[in-house]
Amino acid sequence: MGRRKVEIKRIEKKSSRQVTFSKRRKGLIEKARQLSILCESSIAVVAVSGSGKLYDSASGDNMSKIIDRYEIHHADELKALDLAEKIRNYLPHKELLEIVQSKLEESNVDNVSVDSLISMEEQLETALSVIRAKKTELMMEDMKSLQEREKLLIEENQILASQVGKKTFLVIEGDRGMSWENGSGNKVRETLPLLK
Amino acid sequence: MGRRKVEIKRIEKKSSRQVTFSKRRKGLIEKARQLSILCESSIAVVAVSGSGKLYDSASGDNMSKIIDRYEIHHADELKALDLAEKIRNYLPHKELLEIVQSKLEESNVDNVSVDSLISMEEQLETALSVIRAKKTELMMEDMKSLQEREKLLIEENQILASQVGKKTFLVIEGDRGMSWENGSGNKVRETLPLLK
DNA sequence: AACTATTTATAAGA
DNA sequence: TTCTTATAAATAGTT
Repeated sequence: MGRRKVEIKRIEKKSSRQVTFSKRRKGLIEKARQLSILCESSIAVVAVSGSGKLYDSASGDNMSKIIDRYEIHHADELKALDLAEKIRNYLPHKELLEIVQSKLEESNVDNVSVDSLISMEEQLETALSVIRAKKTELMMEDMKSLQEREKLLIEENQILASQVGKKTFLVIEGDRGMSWENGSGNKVRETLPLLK
Repeated sequence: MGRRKVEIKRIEKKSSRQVTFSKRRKGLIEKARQLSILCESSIAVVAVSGSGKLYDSASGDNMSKIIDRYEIHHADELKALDLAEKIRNYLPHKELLEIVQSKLEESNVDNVSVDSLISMEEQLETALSVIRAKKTELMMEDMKSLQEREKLLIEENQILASQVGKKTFLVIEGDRGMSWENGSGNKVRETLPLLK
């Protein structure tokens, strides 16, 4: 019902697709409204655009009641996804950020503007930076501790070796392996498990 | 669009009402199907007739997913299933962070002017991730190497000490400092520079 | 966001 | 119900 007949297949041009979605969605919802009035029935329409925006209409009854009716009718088919899965798949960024913020600080926010979203983003960035910095700090501390202990051990080892009066060398191969070579020319290698 | 124009009000004659319900319901569902294909969108239609019969159609996705999407979008309006509240109360931080991460990774924005910025951001994120992963990997390698060398040094130290026939103890204080205590009771502490 | 030539949906009748 | 067909309504392409 237009200047030309259209094939029912995906409209390739994005702008045309958006215009058609808007026009036909409006038409669909109007048809649903008329049907509910003409035939005293309840009609629910839920449309999700390609870009994820949600449009809905409920005529003759409220959406919840119509959906309840559907779910009761299909009770046996309801293999519900778990909560986290639902959130991962469907929850918009905006709502997720609201939740994250309320988790981070126990104060609730009711009106979300772009500014508050920006500040939320900054908070998340900061939190992440803090966590990463902390992780690095702890690893650096561990390394420093290990290096100190190594240096002391080497020093003590040298003292002891001189006391024993026997030549003993620590041979470090690259950064990883190492071997001990004693005066008699015997060489011993070990692979040791990672501590802790 | 028939022989006569009809007013949009309840059709009094029951048989006509039933016929119209059947015809228009079919038309509505066909329109939904076309819309979903033309505009690659998901459309759910649920119709409950005056006599309580249920008819439904889902185009572009399962009914359950479309309804879930509706429910999550209207989570704050729902009394029975206040999803946002459940998330706030019950979802662990760890799981929430995983979801945030998976949200950051997804990118299906169709706004062209922002596209280049988004891809730039993604590239930077990726580069950063690679660098951080590499940093952590290198630190872990260094630590492993240090731990191996420490273990060997301790072993050698014990051997040398027994050869010297003198009691020597390595005293580790917490995770950081350490001191050597020799037979004469002298104690030595050092702060060493960070290697590399 | 309007316009309008056409296509499509459907009301009434069979 | 289903088919037919005159007519109303929706909408594709255009501005």
